[in-house]
Amino acid sequence: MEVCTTPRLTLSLSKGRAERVAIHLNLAPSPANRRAMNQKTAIRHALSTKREDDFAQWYQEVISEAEMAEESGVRGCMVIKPWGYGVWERIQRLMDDRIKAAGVQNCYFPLFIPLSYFAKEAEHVEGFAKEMAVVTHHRLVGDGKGGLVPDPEAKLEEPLIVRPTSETVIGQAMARWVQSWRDLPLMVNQWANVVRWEMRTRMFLRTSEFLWQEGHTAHADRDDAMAETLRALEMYRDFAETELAMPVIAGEKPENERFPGAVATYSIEAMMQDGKALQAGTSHYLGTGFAHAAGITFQDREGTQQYAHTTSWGTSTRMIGGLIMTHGDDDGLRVPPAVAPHQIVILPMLRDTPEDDALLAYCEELRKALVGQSALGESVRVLLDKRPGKATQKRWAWVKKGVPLILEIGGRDAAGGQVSMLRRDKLWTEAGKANFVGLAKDEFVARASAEIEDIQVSLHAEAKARRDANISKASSFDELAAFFSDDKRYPGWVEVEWARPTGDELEAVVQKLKGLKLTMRNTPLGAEPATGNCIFTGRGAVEKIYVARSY
RNA sequence: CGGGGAGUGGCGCAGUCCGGUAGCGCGCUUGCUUUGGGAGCAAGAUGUCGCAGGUUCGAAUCCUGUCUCCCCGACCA
Repeated sequence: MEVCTTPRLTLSLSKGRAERVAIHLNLAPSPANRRAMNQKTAIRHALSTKREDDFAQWYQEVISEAEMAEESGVRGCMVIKPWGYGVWERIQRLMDDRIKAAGVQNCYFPLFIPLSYFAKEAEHVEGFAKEMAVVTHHRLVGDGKGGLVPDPEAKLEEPLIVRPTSETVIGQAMARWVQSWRDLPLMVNQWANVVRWEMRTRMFLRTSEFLWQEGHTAHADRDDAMAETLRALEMYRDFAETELAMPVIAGEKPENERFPGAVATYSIEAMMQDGKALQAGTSHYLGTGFAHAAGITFQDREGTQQYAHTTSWGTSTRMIGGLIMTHGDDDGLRVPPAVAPHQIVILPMLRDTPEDDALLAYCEELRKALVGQSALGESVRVLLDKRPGKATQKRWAWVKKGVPLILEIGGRDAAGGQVSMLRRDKLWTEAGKANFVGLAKDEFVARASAEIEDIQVSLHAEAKARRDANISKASSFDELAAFFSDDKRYPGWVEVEWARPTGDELEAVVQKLKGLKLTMRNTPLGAEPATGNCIFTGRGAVEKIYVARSY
């Protein structure tokens, strides 16, 4: 058995100067280090950083260790690795089904948008101008020093911007496609990449380039457009809760947080395990502003020319960041079964002997039986991991990736018709050992579906209980300030009532909150009416609003 | 954009002050042993030291220039 060692410690004393003493701690998360670091807790966690010690570092470690994504060498851009992309593909498929079920059709618009298109909606321009990637040339030429530079001869007449969002270019198309009230509503969606040159990036949460879906619709009147805006919001809310097992609050963003050019912006807000809020999806009612800019007009039943009312709504790879910070634990990621590329991984305990054949045959039989089962409305997704290597090594890799169920099958299991099951959400026994449960094979096959569905429900319940426990109320600004000045590890959110001030008065509120590093998240839909006074202005409050630190 | 840090095998780093055979840990390969639960021992392989100039007999190390990335902050549908 392994004898625990102390973390490697290199003491480097400079040769010439006594005052210069440097201590280098090698903190590479080697197994030996992990064992040593985790010794005092009895449980030997799979990650070297715990959530409570350094949440930001923990987040980065999960992404790396779960092989979700890695740095690409290009500022703020990431390579999404197969496991991370597999989660995205699940999200895409499930979301796409919902989008189509609502009567929205998929299409695709170009990556490049002429600058002149963009310039037409003033507020929109102002909102995005500072974070735009611009294409100005179409050819490179040698610089005479072995390098390449844009060819001055090949300068574009009109610069192209790389889309940060597609309202403008889709608006141009809508103007062509909409002539009559009979053409409305027009509802399209695209799955695409977009680029926003953000100053500060974080994997999945805010990358320069990200993947998303953007829905764009045009309607004959405000009521119809608003209904679509709220339908999309509800679609996102239900998706987050059901598929991502991530509890969210759906509501309207305050005026200062609106999408550039929107009349009203709605969001779903999720609470991360460090208490911060994450905006996980947005839906905008755009009024007729974009219709005016692009000329989206139609003749109504009376023959009068009208401007269409448009909406847009989107969710992105940011949801994966939310998934990690909602369900991850000190052993890595836990992927909700609905979006897990594999729901069950079978690990044969191969020994590189002739008996392996019988073991693999047993595992293959088990795999087929499981694929024949149905969970969460689909065929169960099972991987038989036949790669050479020890099952124990592969087990921890899958634990960190967060596959919901792991089955380790040895020769004795095969001979006795048994399986050893490890649930990712119940990883440890009280004694700090891997919590394997032995079952007859047939019994496991029969209850596999129930286990998968139970994990989905359990993850949601756990996240919801944590969120609800971390929402507080404050009836004055001082109370609010006191709540966040208390140096709590999990500050959570605070629900307050306000009078919905606008203009300079709102700006004053925003600045006041900024001093506490706080933001207003949204005013929840369907909430009980306000009963007290606005904590900012002292006037009678009109609604509730959540205040939180945010990503 | 402000502040800090870093570019050296696949990954994490030392070496730079004071120029002189490119090193360590993990991982990887091979062999032996071990193995119903995150193995041990041994032997190996893997480097244009970010890039471009310069100084020098000799540059990872000194000088000049340059590029890039990361972290914190400001900013952020």
